[in-house]
Amino acid sequence: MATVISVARKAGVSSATVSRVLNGSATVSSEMRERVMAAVNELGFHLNPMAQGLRKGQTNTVALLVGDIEQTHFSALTKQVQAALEGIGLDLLLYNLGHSQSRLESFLARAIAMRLRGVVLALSDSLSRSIEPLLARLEQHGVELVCIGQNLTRFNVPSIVHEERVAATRSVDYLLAQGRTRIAYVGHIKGSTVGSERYRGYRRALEQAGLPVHEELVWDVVYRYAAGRDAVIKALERGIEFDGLQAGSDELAMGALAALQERGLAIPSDVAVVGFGGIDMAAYTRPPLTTLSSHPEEAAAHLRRLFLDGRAEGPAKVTWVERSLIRRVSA
Amino acid sequence: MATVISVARKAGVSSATVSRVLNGSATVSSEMRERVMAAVNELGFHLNPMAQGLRKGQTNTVALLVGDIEQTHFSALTKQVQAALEGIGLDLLLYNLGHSQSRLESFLARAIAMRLRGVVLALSDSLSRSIEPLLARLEQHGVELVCIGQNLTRFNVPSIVHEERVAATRSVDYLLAQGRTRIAYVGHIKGSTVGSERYRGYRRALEQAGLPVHEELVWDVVYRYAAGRDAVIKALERGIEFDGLQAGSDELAMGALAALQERGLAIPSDVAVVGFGGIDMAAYTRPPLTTLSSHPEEAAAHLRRLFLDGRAEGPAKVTWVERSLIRRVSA
DNA sequence: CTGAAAGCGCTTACAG
DNA sequence: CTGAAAGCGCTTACAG
Repeated sequence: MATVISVARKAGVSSATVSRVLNGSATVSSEMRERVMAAVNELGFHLNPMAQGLRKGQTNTVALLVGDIEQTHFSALTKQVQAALEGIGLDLLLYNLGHSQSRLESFLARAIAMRLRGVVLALSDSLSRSIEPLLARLEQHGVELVCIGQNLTRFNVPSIVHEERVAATRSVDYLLAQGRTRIAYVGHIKGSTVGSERYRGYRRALEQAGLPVHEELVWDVVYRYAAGRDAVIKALERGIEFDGLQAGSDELAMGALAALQERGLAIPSDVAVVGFGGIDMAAYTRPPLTTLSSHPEEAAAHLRRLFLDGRAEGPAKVTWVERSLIRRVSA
Repeated sequence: MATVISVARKAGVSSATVSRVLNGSATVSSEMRERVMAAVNELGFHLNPMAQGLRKGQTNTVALLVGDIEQTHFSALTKQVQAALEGIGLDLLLYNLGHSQSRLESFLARAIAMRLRGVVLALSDSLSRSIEPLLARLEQHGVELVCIGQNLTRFNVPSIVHEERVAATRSVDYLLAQGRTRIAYVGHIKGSTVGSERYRGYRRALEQAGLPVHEELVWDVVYRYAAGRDAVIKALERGIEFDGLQAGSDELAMGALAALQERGLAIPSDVAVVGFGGIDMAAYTRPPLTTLSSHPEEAAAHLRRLFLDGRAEGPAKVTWVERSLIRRVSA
């Protein structure tokens, strides 16, 4: 295996010079540089990242701790994060947490010894106070922490989140602009930070339009396909009428869609439905679902900037991903 | 930051002894072991994997090169692979290749210097001969190579693949057992190794049942939702009759389903449809799609065994994942 | 069974 | 601008 020493020998220079050339140090004469590069190319040489990391006290590796990579939302995010980090020379270590706080903690405990460049949290679960000291230790040891998808600034972790409320307001505005007047909301409201933000956005749109919020049109349910179906069926059976439906997730929207169609209602002429999340699956319903896109590319771009600029000074900041597109997904 | 030296000092032993205890060497007295473990726990000590790797000449890291993590198939596989490797103490480095052969090559060139424990390829693209020398170099340098999803033994890479043909035969048998006699096949046949295997399985089932293969019932198309729709619409317009449909992918099956329903056919009474892949999305059609499960857990279990047993002697072997469940996906 | 010492492959003050 | 040398934190022959 080639080493800096073997490259140095071939180029007739010292290993220090090889290192300087390969690390782009300015203080190398062009003649040295050329000789070194010739040797590097001839040998197909690559620096050993472990030796480098040991010496520098830091790796070029970032760990991504993800809730469940099988969920579309997370796999899309993972893809963008990997690409963004690769673009600035960072490798990505992937851990699928599966909603286990103990696995999270045991990983964080190891992370310091691993001399990671950073740790990115992309979790849907709410975190207990008990990880605070672990996060603080990582911070102290120079591991850059970032959270995507929830605001963790209370743990002093810079966070990148969507402006859920603004997005929901715009989406309901879009339904209102179509002349819909009785717009229902189905989503997980109590017990979910993200969910209650979305619900507040819905309320705000109605209020701004001078419309009342009808309690019978607000259905607080869990984020599941079946819950969307059930909520709609129950409402129809109770004779509740509505001409628009804002769902807090695409799964809920798809369940609702199925229920409406089963009952012979036409989409979107009888009821217009908008989902939340922008999942591909939405393209496969008949008709294709309208949904709010999430923006993994933008989140990844923010992340890239955080790692480029190095550790932010002062207290952790929240970066909001603002743009929220309403789009008709089609296959 | 704690080191083996600091642990050794606290325990009143040499760093060699600390290392032996932490690596589970047998030749340590229980008294030494206890003293060391006490110090380790007190300090919350973890070995530095970079120093370890540099010294041992090998990391505990495996790279997974994946075609496109956003595809359900790959994200499910990634999840299982990560869990299986974590179970045997290996970390997972993730690279999303996005079907770029040049990115594959540049990664492989780096991989040797990284002293990776192994590289797992999970790609749908067919690979050109030009990577053969790169793969051979990795092999020589002790990087364990494994391919999941296609047979790469021609490049001397141990491979884990599904028995596509057997799966397709069983699936068509299942349709035949329901009394279906005119079973169509829609899939990507020419130009896809996996696809042509599936098609052959379909033919075999018909032949074994003493039924002819009608050419007008075989539709060679690309793997896209729209292609499934179009194939069915065209067949119906030409007056072609069929009571069963085996699709080469779930996307195709879902497109076909949509087309059949648009034309007023009842599923499954008029036409029974079976997909291929077992994607979750299948649960969201009305009615839920019947599909063949793929088995990422089994592939991951095979992978685990390969890394546990160390490099296989002799020429690369193919491991077949045989079991193929036909299941009704439901939400 | 245990320890002293060498060395894995780099980078970076330090000296010139 | 360049080189000699120390040292990052481990593991492992080697000696006892």
